[in-house]
Amino acid sequence: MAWCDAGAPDGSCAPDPDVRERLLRAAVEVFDRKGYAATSVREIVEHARVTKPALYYHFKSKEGILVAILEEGARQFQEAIARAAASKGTARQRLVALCEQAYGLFRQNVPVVRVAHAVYYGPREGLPAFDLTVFERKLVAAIRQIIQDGVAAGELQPGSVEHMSIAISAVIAVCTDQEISPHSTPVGLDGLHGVLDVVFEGMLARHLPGPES
Amino acid sequence: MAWCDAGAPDGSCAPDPDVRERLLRAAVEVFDRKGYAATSVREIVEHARVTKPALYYHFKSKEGILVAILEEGARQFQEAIARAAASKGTARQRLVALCEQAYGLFRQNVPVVRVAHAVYYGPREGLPAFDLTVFERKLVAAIRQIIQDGVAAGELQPGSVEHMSIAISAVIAVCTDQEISPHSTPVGLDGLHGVLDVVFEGMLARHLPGPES
DNA sequence: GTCTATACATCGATAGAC
DNA sequence: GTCTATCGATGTATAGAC
Repeated sequence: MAWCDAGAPDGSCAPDPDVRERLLRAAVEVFDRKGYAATSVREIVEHARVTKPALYYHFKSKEGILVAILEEGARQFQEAIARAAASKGTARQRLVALCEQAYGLFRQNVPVVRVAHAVYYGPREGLPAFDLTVFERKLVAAIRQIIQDGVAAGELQPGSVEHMSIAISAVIAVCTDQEISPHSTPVGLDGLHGVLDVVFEGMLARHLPGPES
Repeated sequence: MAWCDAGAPDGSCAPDPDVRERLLRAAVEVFDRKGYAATSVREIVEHARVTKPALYYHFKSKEGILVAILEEGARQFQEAIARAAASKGTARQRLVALCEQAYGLFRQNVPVVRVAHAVYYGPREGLPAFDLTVFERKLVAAIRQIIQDGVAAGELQPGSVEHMSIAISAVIAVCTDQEISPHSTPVGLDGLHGVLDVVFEGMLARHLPGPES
């Protein structure tokens, strides 16, 4: 009756290396859709077409599978940040590249990002045994480093490194938030570039010397 | 034995208009701390020093008390937005005032904002019967109106109304997020002003004609 | 309006066979 | 490694007295 009977002539279930992967995918899908606390282990295992003890074997608890999801997400995220931090060009080009990397990665992993977001801004009690601050810290550190380089090169305004860092991370955050919210319309890559242009060049009209003065 | 015995000579419990208010405060506190789904009705009523049927009398369910919290929050939020939208001055002054209003209101109601945030970005299934988009819609509409006025007056750059709107709401969002996150350090009013300065004036250094050219 | 007591479902996690 | 069967705790919500 179990799904694995089909491939086993003797009717036995050979160890399935796929079970862990299916459990992870199913957990992300259900955590994203219903929220971690509202998700029951029964839903996860049914969606993954395995039984309950299989989950408790591969991960030791319901929290264990959440931590595994966050760890994999953090790994990919840090790789993307490191790639972007090593880019070359002007500070503006490098910051745009960093934002593109982060935004692109988020768009390709919306369900995982939603789960991580819910945990990051979620309840202070019942938190998983996982350091959630890596995301924010690595990203802000990379942004600040590029900005400091740009200030040193005379490309960016001096004296506002901290405020500029916050402005750049604000752009990434607003694009991400709109992407993962079920209520908003996505900003898109063009929108990201447009908003970054605003932040780099400012909102105020330049009062060039003209005939109408 | 019940708390109300103290004020009732005959030992009876007079109808207590305070019960509803205590239930609301307690629910906000526990929803914020543990998350809506992970909160049990028992915890709320214990914290409010009432019994379970009292909650089901004043609100009809666990979801009912969440909706009541969100409705009260939306009411205060819309009042603050309307106040700021009616302000006078340059577009920059009015946008700064709007951001101050929103940020100030959030800072004074961090627990409620955290609950609303968790619901807004929370699971798509099991949503309360409440239109969460009012927050975003009213705020963005107010921002866009001020920006359009500023463009018409020649104060702001033409052609990027949408991107400028996103940039301003990004500043509000990043300040709010840092305020409600248990992991970040608050931006503060000075920080808000600094980031807004960056967005209005741009990050790029102005290359004024100088002796070193 | 507020209480005590409880119905009834579902939860996370495990025991023990294979 | 994966199964069936089940434990004990806890969940929301209500019935009925006062």
